[in-house]
This record gives sequence, C-alpha cells and structure tokens, in this order.
Amino acid sequence: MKVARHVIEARRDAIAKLLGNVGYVPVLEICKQFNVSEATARRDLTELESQRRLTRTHGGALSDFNRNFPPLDSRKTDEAEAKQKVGLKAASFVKAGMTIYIDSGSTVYCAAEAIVAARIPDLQIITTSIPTAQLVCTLPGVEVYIPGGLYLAQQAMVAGDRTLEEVARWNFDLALLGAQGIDENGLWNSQRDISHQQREVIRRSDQTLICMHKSKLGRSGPSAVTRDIAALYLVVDADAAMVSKAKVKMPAQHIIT
Amino acid sequence: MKVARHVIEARRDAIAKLLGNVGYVPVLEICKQFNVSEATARRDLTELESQRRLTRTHGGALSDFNRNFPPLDSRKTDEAEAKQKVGLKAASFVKAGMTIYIDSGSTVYCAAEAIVAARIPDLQIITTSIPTAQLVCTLPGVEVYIPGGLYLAQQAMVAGDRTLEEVARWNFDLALLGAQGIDENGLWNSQRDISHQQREVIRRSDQTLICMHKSKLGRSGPSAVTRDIAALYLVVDADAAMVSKAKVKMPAQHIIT
DNA sequence: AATTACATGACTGACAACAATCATATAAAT
DNA sequence: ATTTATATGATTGTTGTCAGTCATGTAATT
Repeated sequence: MKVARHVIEARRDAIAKLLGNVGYVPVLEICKQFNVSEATARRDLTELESQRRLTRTHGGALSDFNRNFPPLDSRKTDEAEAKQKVGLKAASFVKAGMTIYIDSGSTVYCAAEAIVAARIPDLQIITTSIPTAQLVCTLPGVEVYIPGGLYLAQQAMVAGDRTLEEVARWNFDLALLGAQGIDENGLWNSQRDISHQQREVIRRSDQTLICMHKSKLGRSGPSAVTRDIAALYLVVDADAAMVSKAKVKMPAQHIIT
Repeated sequence: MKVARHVIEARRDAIAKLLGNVGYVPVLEICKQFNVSEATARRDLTELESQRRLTRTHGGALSDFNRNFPPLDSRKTDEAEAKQKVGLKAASFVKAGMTIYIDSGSTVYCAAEAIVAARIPDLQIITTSIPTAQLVCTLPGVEVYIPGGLYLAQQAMVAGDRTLEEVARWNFDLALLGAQGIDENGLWNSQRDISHQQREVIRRSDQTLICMHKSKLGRSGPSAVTRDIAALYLVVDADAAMVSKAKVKMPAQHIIT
C-alpha cells in the first residue's frame, strides 16, 4: 500500500532524529518503533544515507554526529602511527604545572592523547579544538579553557576575531601547533584567521613546538604564519637531513625527531 | 599461542582508542589493523563491552563517546517525552534570521533538537553548550558562536568570568534558558556563575523563554537568577492552574503549555 | 473515474556474523 | 624446569542480515 509522501518523510525525519539522540539504531529497532517491515526500514536507511544524514552499518545505522570530529576520521587514520610518534615526542615537553596552548589538527591531537596517556597533572590548557578539550579535561587537576569564537563544524574548532582576542589574554609556557607546511620561506597554514591566531600564540609562548608529519616538509600554503622559524621547535617523523633537504633553516637542536 | 598480558591490554586499549576516534569500527577492520583473527577481535570487543568501554553491534562496535554527553544521557529518563514537548513549544518561537541564545541543560537541548528538526535557517546561535553547538551547526545558514571560558567536562559547557564577558557583547532576539526552579521569589539556578550569566542574557534579550519540566515548579535553588519573572515566558508541560498553584506570579499569556 | 506511480510487505537465496568447541603454543606460576 | 593457565586461530552449525523480485493496494495524476 502506497502511503502519503509526508508520512514517509515524517518517518524518515523521526528516524534521523532518533539516531541523533541515540547514536546508533538497529534495523529491528526501527521496525518495532515505527511498525514497518525490515525492507522499508532498510529502504529508509539507504535513502537517509544518500542524503548524508547517517551512515549505514551491518544491522543498523550510525549517527553522523561523531563525524563532526574530523581529527578523528579520515585524516587521523592516515599515517596514524607516525603522528602518534610525533605526538609522543611533543608530549614529552609538557611538565606538570604548565600553561599550554594546544592547536586544532590531527597531529596535535595525537600529542594531546599522549599527554593524557602520560597522565601529566595540574595543567592549564587553552585550546580551540573541541575534541581536544573533551579529551584532556579527564586529567586530574587540569583546567581547560576554550577561547570564544565562531564554531566551525567541519574542524570542530572555534575561530575568528573573538578567538584571537581571547588568546591574546594569555601567556603560555608551551604551545603545540600544527601547520600545513614549512619551507625556506617560513611556516604556512590554510587560512588567514588561523595563521593570524597562531602568530599571536607564538608571540605569547615561551616555547613553540610545530608538530607535523614529514609529508609537510618543504610544502607551503596559502597563508604565512611567520618567516622567523629559527625560534620554533619542529617535531617531525624525519631526521635532520630530511629537514635541511627541505630547505628548512633551523638550529639543529630545534629539530626533534 | 598465548600472548603476554600487556600486549593484550595494549591492543584492547588501542581498539578503544581507535573507537573513540572513529565512532564505529567493523570487526574486519580490527582484524586488518591488528592482524588478529575475527575470533580474537570479537573476544576483545565483548571484553571491552563488559568494561563498558564500548557498545557492540552486528559486525562491529560502537563508541560510547556520545554517551558521555550528559544531555544525551538524561534523555533516557522517563521525562524525556515531556521535555521534548517543551522543546517543541519553545522552538516554535524561533524564526529565521534571529539571533538567539541557547542555554546548557537537557530540556533546552530538546528545544535545540526541535529547532534542527524544523530546519529553521539563517540563525545566529550563541551557546555555552558544546553538544548544542555541535547539534545546531548542521543547519543551513546557521552561525554558531561559543563564548570562551572554562570547560566543564561534566556538563560539556563553558562557564566563568570570561564567558560572562563574552555574552555581554551580544544582544539577542530570543533566549532559551533552563533553570533549577521557579517559585514566588523568582527564578533559581544551581551555581552563582550560571545565575549571573543568565541574568546578563535576560537583560540582553528581547524575549526570554524559561524551558522547564513541571517538577521544577515551586522549587527554589541555591542561587537566584532574578526576582522579576513577570517579563519572562515560561514554557512548561503543565497548565496555568498548576503554575499559579506553585505561586509563580506571571501574566497568563506568558505561560506556554 | 480511470490510469499511473510507487511505497509496502512477503518471500527467497546468498552471504556475513556469531557462539561454541577444540587443539596448540606460549606466558605465568610453582 | 615443570606445570598450569590461557590467548589464539581454525572449524562448524546456527542465526542474522541483505539485495532482489513480485504482488498489492493506495496516493497522485489525468
């Protein structure tokens, strides 16, 4: 029996909403909840998936709610091991009692994971990355501050003028930054906003670690963060030779491999 | 072949961690990633599930990450339906193009859900609640601002002096607030910080809706938000008689049921 | 009113996932 | 060093899930 279009859409909306709440719905649950056959439930799910409103799995469907955390998805799984090593190295610079800035980005997120794994206590952490905030807040004696700003769904971070203003009200013992590239002309990132903010962070931090994967050596980007990279520290999964080959001019002791 | 205990735990930790990042992992993915048979992968998953570190599904496992958001948890109480009705009512006040403030709290979160369900476009939304931010940012043409501040893990929100300062830089067409109670002495909440901030929001908003469950009628709390509730609107799952019985003195047309 | 379009449910064969059992090899315990 | 405990992978039968097809009946369309 054919059924009115609005009924269908209402049901599909309800499924999507249910999914948003619960995070995961088995096919059979939909059958019970809406009194439909498995076939229709499946058809609804495939339709909703084509609308990118959920992700299908065996036996049910998964909310796309999680997917709003990009450091977690695709980028994190690429080169995951290398990034974890970089993160581990970077985390070794973090000592109890410090006030540190943690950037957004998948590599830096690995550093945050390493900090949590090392159970370093009594930190003051300022981060624009929501997943990072949610990660590190589990540590004992750690206070997490999120600078205000426009929430960017795709990157699960805040940014904008307000963010910059807020950041300018701190001073950091250590800053962990990501970047899109580094070459003979300096440090590069993807957006003007972010570059601007990173420049401010560098200025306000006693020590700045640039955490990156070796694939970014010698690469540039649309927006310059700074030309003066001599004062920065570079944590990368490559040796000094590879770094100098990329024409990155830095003191040797500033390159942490 | 038996394998050392720490190896097992390391693998399981890695699975849990992977899961926390990706949100969902198929069994076969685990097999590939860790070079184990399906049997062990399944065993690991059942073990991790018994530790409440994930939720099993057919063909894989689901992160419990979502579950850590209190507003999502509390929906599983029996008041969920009532809260959803309140949320629906509150959302009907939201029109395209508005600048609105959305508070933290489970009832108000329901309102946010209703706003998303109604697909109201072109809003400017300011919220201290991270789950709310992540929810509403999916709407087309909607900008979400998060005021800066101290991140409170338990409530997944930001708060503090900085937050108040940031809020004071906006003006709202509409504010959706939660509260701990309302009685003849006014509106009450749980913490001084939050009350203070809510007072500021009320002052800066053309119209303020207090979204609450009827169980909070006639109840007070540790910290007063305001005595002057006549200007507020009360969205509650109770009729006018119940409200007046709780000695809440408000204009009748300000009570939305 | 007649026709068309299509959402639905029942059914089916193919396939994937699962739980249980067992042999084996290695870590822990003695 | 010997014994015990146990993590693992292979196997098997059972169950669950899926995509496809088809008949049906109701909403749209004309």
